[in-house]
Amino acid sequence: MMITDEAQKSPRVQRKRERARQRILDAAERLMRQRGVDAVTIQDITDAADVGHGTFYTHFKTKLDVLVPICEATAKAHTRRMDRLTAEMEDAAEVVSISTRHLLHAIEKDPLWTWFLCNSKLPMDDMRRGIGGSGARDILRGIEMGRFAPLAVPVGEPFLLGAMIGVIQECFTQIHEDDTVEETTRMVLRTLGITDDEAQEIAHRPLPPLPALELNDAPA
Amino acid sequence: MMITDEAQKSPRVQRKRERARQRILDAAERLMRQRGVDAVTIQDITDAADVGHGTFYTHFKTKLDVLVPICEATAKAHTRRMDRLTAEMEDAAEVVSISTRHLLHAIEKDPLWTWFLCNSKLPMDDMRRGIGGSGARDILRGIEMGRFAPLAVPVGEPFLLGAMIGVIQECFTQIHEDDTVEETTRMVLRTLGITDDEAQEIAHRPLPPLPALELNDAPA
DNA sequence: CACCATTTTTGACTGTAGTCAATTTTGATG
DNA sequence: CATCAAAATTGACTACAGTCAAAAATGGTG
Repeated sequence: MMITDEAQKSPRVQRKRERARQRILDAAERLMRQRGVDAVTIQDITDAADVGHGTFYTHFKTKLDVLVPICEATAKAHTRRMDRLTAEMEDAAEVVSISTRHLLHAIEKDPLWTWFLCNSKLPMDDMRRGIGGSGARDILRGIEMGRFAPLAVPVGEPFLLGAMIGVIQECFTQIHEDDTVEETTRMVLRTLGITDDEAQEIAHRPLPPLPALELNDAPA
Repeated sequence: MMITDEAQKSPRVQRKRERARQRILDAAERLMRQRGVDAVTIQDITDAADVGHGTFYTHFKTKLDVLVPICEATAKAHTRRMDRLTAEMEDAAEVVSISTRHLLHAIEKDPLWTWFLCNSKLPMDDMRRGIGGSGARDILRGIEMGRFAPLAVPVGEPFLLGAMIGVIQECFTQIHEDDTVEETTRMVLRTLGITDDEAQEIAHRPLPPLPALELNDAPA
């Protein structure tokens, strides 16, 4: 079977199907966090989710594909907390700095998230979903305000996304300097057209703590 | 068998082994360029190279691994030509700009090279080998000369490498704006601490043509 | 040359991803 | 409730990556 267009299908079938999908997602996340992604087979997942082997493929194309919604939920929850923290801030450079630093710290603390961003051979669009979406918005606002240098979005977005992933891949999978996150942030700000002196200063300001989780931060 | 330490082993055995390795490399490159990487199996390669299936694994760890030396040779040949072009140039920013632009154009024209940089789940070190090594040198020189802002190498290298790969992955695998290469170069220069106005100007100067291939540019 | 220790090659074997035709479930209709 | 067409589920099947014990090749030594 194909992965069906989840649009208007029928009332109950759809909900039952949705429950099975969720069981697969839960089983996959649990097993992958327990044993590591590579040690988990599709069979393991479908056994744990109590569905047939083939059913997996009616919901997801590949084993990696199942990580997209998992990491997307993680990213969304993180983004909501970040948005609460930066909502009142005026300076786009400060918003980008704080977002970048918290994002990198959060990714570093979550091995599954790190694994996804390092190993995924998925299309860029899935990567984007897996790293959270408010970065682009904050950057665009900064450009409109004249705080950042102009930037061709179709190039700038993959440039910065790729840069972050490069650092995560190289630095977060081995021992690394303590200031990796701040140095990365400094380079992001420079990429946006901030002078090095200012980028350096902004990236090293005290980092306000991430707001506590709220109920609706939970995965969708 | 393990992949043996290619160091001093014995005289003739080693040369014979080397010839087999080369046959595998040649067959792999030919088949992959013909049919695309995914459509080529290890069996195809070993059949074409006239060695046993298991022999492949005494030389290379995986199918992707075989692309490292292939792309490394391509990258090295390109780098030698670039070095000839930029040898006499004074301004580090101009060298980086011209190198970046020619490198991206060369990658875009070579589907196998592009594929490798987009799809490889290989360690960063192999990626570095596959994209050529003079970029880091030119950047360091520019920092020493005070032309570029300072940069933490363990962060800066994966940042810029990842950024390039991000652009290649997103832009070079679909239709894209004509100025993708120049916009990328502009962002690279900004990342190095050049102001946007200057980066913009440098990235859009007329691009001197790549020198012709010379004999010793050929793959090692 | 005959023998042997070491290195290299080899293809049968194993485990897993992904496919697909057959089966089951669903809910709409008479 | 019985029937049916459409949708969803399923696990047997195929093809490939990667392993490894056995076989072959090598070259040193008496």
